[in-house]
Amino acid sequence: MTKSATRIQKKNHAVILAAGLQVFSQFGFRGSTLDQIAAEAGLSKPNILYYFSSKDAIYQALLKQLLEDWLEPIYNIDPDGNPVDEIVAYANRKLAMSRDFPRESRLFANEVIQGAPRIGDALSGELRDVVGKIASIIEGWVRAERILPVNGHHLIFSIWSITQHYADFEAQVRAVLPGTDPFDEAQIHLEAMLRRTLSVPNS
Amino acid sequence: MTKSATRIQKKNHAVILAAGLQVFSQFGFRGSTLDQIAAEAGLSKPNILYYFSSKDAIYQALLKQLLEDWLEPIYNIDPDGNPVDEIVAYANRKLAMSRDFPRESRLFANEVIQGAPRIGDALSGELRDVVGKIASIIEGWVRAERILPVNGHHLIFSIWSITQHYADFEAQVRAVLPGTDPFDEAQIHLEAMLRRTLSVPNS
DNA sequence: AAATAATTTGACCAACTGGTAAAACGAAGG
DNA sequence: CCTTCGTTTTACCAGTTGGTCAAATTATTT
Repeated sequence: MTKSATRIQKKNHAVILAAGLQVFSQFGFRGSTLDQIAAEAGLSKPNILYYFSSKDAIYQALLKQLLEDWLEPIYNIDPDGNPVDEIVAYANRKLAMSRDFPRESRLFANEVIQGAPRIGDALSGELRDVVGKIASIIEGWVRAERILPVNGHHLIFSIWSITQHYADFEAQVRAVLPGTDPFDEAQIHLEAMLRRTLSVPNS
Repeated sequence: MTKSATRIQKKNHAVILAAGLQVFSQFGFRGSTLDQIAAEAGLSKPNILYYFSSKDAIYQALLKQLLEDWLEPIYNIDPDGNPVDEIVAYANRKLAMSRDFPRESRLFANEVIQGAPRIGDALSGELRDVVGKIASIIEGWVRAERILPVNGHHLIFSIWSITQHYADFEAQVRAVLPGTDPFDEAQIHLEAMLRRTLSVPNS
């Protein structure tokens, strides 16, 4: 019997989440204020609390929506495809997400760095399961000698860390490489690194 | 004519910095409070402000001290050594720092993720110079065909991101790999990845 | 247009924030 | 013992924080 949301509700709901993403990704949960989010959203603070019951509720809604989008590219890994190409393609999708959704990446990074106090359950639940499954596929490829020996979990960590680095540490990357868009070079570098790490030499 | 610091001054100075590291690395600058730092240090808040003029001063002192330690291992790269071994050894030193000083890593990560508002100058100054120098060495090795073609800057980014990942995203790593110490496996994985990426096949 | 429901606002609050001032305390030398 | 200097505490402040509430405003229905 839930009433369908009004047009205004839908709009403001989205506006608030967008503002929350902008602010939370920059300052983390404790460093962000409702006033900042309200200003960013162009609404008054009490009006924001009319749509979300608390600051925490906004943050939780963002994290929940985020985790799904975040894990999605991993489902596109095809166990029956060419192993190296599948892994390279996954890395490229992940790198593109860092390019196109850096704030989402930073929101997640802020949360995890601070010990994942509000998302720890999801990490040791859904995330752990998904990673375990992909790691199994990778190590199946290793046993079949279709790629060189590699630790599945740590390979995934490597791909995540490298790709997310360009979003999370954007300030550092830009300071070191001023004036250039790093993503094209990063893609070339990462693909070369993965192919050399994984490809079985045609003996 | 600066009076040499008292024994008590030295001790409390260090105690406050240690407490600041603990708190700032967990909550970032804006998310941390002087009361938290005071509690962690076992001192009263005004007493803390007797040794540091402000919350900001504690943070700045930490960052300054940190950046030196952080860049130090990179100076040990020997341009005349074996290229692959030099890079692997550097990566191992960096990984050991993530294992032994995870809070320092997270403090730095928090600062950079939030746009490096208080350390941006150092990034585009000293950091950029050092990275440029090492990248030149790496690409010199490439030109001499002592390692396979690789982008120096992005190789360094890769090493940084992978090694720091185990400190910064410790909560995620532990959630995915519960009960195990990830660093031994990480070291093996990273070394294999680097050797395959860089070693010239003995044709 | 009147009635009703949804939305927005202004005024407000208690708790907390970084920081201050002055008094009290402590140790060391005279 | 007394003074002096370094240290610590108590009391306090103005500004900010997340959040509440009732009134005012706007949309929607009848």
